[in-house]
Amino acid sequence: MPSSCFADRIGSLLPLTPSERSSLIALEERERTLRRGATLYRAHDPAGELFILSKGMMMSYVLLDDGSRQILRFVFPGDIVGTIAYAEAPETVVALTDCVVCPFERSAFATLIEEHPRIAALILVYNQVERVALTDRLASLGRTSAKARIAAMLIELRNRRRQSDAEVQDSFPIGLTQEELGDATGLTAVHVNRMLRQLEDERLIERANGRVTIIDERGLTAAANYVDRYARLDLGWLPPGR
Amino acid sequence: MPSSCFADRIGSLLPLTPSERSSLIALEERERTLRRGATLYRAHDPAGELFILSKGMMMSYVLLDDGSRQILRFVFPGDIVGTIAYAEAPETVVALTDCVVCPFERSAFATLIEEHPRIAALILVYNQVERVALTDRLASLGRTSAKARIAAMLIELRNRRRQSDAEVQDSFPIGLTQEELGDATGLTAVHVNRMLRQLEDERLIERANGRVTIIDERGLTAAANYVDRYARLDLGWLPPGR
DNA sequence: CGGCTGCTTGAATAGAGTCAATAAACGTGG
DNA sequence: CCACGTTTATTGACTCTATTCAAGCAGCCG
Repeated sequence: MPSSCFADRIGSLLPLTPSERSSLIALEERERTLRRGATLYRAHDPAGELFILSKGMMMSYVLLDDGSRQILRFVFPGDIVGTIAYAEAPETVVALTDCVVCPFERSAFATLIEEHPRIAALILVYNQVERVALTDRLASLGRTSAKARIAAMLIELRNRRRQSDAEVQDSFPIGLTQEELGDATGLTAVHVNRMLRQLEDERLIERANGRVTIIDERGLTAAANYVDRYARLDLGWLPPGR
Repeated sequence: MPSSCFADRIGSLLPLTPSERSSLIALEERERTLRRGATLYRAHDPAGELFILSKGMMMSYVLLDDGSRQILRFVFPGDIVGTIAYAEAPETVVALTDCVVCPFERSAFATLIEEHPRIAALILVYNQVERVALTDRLASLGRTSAKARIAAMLIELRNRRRQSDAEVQDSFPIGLTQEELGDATGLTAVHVNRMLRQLEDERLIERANGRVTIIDERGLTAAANYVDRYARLDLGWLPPGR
């Protein structure tokens, strides 16, 4: 029975028409596996295919002239990555775990938009959700303390993980080095370590062999200035499905 | 002769069909004027209309619990603002100068997507361009010095202004207080002042009665780690126009 | 077992923030 | 057009958060 991560994601919001569903399943016909650490594409590579992540976890980042890295986004199953606007990729995407991605052509994307305007609108909705997540991180980097940034990142990672795996509760494998956490939050690895220790000393989290357990969710949320943006979507305005 | 800021923006990339053009012009039928400082909508307001900015300059921001502000985006003519994904606005939008905006209903947006898939695709392209601009700012806040952030912001403001007004060359009215520059770059107003002075002392810029003049573009760009993202779009994959 | 890579902690440093005081520019009403 | 009050810009002195540098430790994999 063929399935589609992306359809599952969208379908959880809205019943899809059979035609919509089959078009989405068709996008994920092909599969490619990636080893942990493998690069999906690099900044300045010519733009080619788009990808839906179907299994695993990836990240995108940019490198600055001085060699420092800013992690832009963590990618979870059902997310789309790829370059639609530019001739060259603006960022690098690598697998953080072994992954399965489904590549498809931009022309297939064009066809999807033509034939299924409601899906086009849903993609716009998801773009806004992701844009808001980015602006939350911008506010985090621009205006909050190191401790708050780490707390926010932990909550975000837990929430995103839970979306694709309902098993995840308060304990989850962090899956990132402290250096990666630093490159995502604009801190040094050393300072990330100190902040994790501080959150642990304050009994907001516990850590053991690569897993983090949130033991005081309310306290961690308060420390993080966190707002959950995945709640309260409004899809009433969408065009009808075809 | 009716016109459309948004059509002008898109039309500069691609010849539009008469039908596309008239649909876009219809979106901008109504106009609303805003005084400098006026609020278009506030965070947590129920989502209502969308807006195309037709004249002036606006900004969007969020306020954190401690009262600090992060400016997320500066809005220029032809840009769209509004909430399509959420039941409540995630940010506040205010006019930085006297403005004219064209409000339209989300249902009109839905109709546009249905009838003009190529415009839907172009909006997705613009979303990615804006997303990349946001990630560049994320990298700026996360991984560059105060001086680099201010330099990058000056170049960005000049470039965006030039898009809507080809007259703008190296000299432009900054149109923001130093506090606003700070809230956009994650710095304090005091430190913004020092960085502007430093850029001036290094003969990269000049300042006089509210205007900034870039006198060493190459030097400023180097100081900023700046990448121009509005170059090299690739629109070959779009569906045909209707 | 040995060699990585990642984690942990301390001490010294630097970059940005805070506080405070003054000056300049702007707007508004008379 | 001027006077006055308010906002914005400027600068210095001091503080503090996060970085840098350095060293030791732990865990993992061949």
